[in-house]
Amino acid sequence: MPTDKNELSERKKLILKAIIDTHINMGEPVGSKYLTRYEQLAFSSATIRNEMAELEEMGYLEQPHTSAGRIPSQLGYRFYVDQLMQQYRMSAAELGELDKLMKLKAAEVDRILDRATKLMSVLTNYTGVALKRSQSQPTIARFDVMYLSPRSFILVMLTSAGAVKTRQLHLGFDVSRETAEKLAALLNEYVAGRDMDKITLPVILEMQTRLGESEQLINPIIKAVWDTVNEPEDSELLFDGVNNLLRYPEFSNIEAVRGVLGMFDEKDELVGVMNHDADSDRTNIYIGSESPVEVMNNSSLIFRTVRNGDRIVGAIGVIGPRRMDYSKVVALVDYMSRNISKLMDSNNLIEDKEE
Amino acid sequence: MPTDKNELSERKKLILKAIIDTHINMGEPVGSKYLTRYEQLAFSSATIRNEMAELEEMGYLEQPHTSAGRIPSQLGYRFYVDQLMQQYRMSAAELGELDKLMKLKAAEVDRILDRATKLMSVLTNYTGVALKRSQSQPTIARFDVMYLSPRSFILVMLTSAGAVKTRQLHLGFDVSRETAEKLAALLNEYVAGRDMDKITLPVILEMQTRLGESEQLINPIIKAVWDTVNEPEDSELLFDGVNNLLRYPEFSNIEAVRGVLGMFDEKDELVGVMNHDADSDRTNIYIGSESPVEVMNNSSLIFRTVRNGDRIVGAIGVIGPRRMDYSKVVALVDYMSRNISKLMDSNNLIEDKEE
DNA sequence: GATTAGCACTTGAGACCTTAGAGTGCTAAA
DNA sequence: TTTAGCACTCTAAGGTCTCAAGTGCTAATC
Repeated sequence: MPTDKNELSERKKLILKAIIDTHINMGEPVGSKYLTRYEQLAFSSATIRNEMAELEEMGYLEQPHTSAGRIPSQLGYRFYVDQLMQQYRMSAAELGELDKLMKLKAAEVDRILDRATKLMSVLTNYTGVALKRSQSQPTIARFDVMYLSPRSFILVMLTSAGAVKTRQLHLGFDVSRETAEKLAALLNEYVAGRDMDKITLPVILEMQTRLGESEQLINPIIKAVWDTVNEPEDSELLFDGVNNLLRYPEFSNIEAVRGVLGMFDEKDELVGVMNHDADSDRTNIYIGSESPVEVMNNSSLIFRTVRNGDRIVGAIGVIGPRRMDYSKVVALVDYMSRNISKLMDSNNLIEDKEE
Repeated sequence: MPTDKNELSERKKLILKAIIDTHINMGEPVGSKYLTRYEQLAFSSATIRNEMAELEEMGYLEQPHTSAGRIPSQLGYRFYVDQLMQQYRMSAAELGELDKLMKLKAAEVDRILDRATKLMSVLTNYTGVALKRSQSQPTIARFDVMYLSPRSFILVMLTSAGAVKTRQLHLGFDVSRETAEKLAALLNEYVAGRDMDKITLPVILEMQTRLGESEQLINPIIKAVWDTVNEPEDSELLFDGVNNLLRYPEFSNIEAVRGVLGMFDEKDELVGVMNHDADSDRTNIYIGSESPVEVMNNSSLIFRTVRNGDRIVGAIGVIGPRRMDYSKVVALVDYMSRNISKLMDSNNLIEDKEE
């Protein structure tokens, strides 16, 4: 618990940053003597020791035991992330890989996120994670009916979000091809582009009247449309590189492993967090127990929304140990989420490309 | 390495079965003295000891070290599974849960498999796993065109497998609504129900002729259909209850955990195995290193195909430690895969039910 | 001939101790 | 204010001992 805000002297900041940088690299507690090797810290180990003691008192550092060095506390990491860490410069190799991904022609969110997740885990050596968010509550922009037989047809719906949804319908009575076409026309006239709660009984009755003979058709159809629009929003969570995590010493005891792996069984919680924070258009960083997903108290989560125009189609991020390379991960997540969003935007505009 | 086939005396079988049953329950090496408590083994520990020594020589048992009891070898488990284990009788509670699942109206493979995977992990306390297999190489049974604007429309395709696929097309030239309709009619006449390799140049030329003015439309369309039919078969793998596994003592050291968890990073391999064996309509049991997925050498995999009519739509199964309760798991996997298949069959026949 | 009691032997797990090394906090000098 | 120096603390790693479990073998017994 820090006594005052921002009371850190420049020297303290320097030392704190050096400790965290070192710990992120080495994974072990950092001692005063080790720090003297940094050019910027041209003090004796004793001086550094005093500063460290104060930093610990302020809550930025912790000591696993008396005779060990210091490790950053959660607060320490938070301060580091907010004020200390430097901008990461991506390597040519990384940029290359990322750009390769961006050249994928497929505009499909699904496939891009799949690949992006894998790439994330490869580039960071942590676990890549992505959320595919299926649009909630879209309206139907356009209807079509695919006539199969007098008693069965497929209702094709283009949602306002640009996805195509279909429902297969089997009837207990015959319907002619003409009626089916008329039905599609009616749906486009009365239902397309409107919120479902605008489709009131009078509207339905009018459609029935205009459809004539097969008026009994309307009810099941409206029901099917309703179901489609109100389909529970089932976000899907993707992982890649889980085994990467297990290579870090902090996951060398079973309890810790059980912890992180808990996320597989708490997918819903994680989805909840990612969905909840998706609306804020910035990079979300959860360090240790900052995450509402209790099971992840030993790890950190960084992610950012992916958009298609205004619409949020998902999120992409990384799960790693608390001492993860925040600077690098933030840079990669930012770059990737931004560019995937851009990619999808530009795909929307393609007018002349299907060679 | 067993010297002779099936040379096991009844008494040896009894002992072997008792050892394996006990080991499956307890997870620890089984000693000769412990076995004397079984009614059926009314011999002295010395006698049993002799038999055990022979069973070990034959390759059915192993001894972790001189002063420990015996554990089943892979061969031992195999023999047990093939000849020794008894039919598992499901409990009322289990049947209840299973039947609840079967009452789901949704005919959607996806959702059923999701739920089934979770249920599997709950009922067995191992990890439930399922494969959703997207149909490979279907032909297109029916086409439809959803006209959006002169330069864009959606091609809707009903595959022979019953799935609806769509492609959004953006053109560099204008097309009239009538042309779009004519296109759909032509596709239904020339392409529907045919293998793509029957769509030769003459056929394409004839379609172009009949389409008249907008003949340039045909090529991109055929390309889109081709892409759809040849879409890489991307099977999806579902997991649930990963943390269940970590509760078993055999996964109390990191190496073992890394092993099982490798399956997350070798999804493709696992998918390969499940896809490969899916064609055989029986319950597949891989014990330890019998599995071609190298990373799973410390665990066992049991799964079985799920069908919709003749078509294989996926598989469902369980991953557990080598000493898993084979009898129970096999019974559950069988029951579940059979009933899901049946459920989907019956859903296919519904003619009059969409409330 | 098959079974069993008895016993010497082997081995891992756990408790306990010791040691080495790292890093600290504090004091006194610079 | 900084630093050298030193006593102190704690862990990790290695070593030793003991206990209990389980074995294999031999000789006696059914």
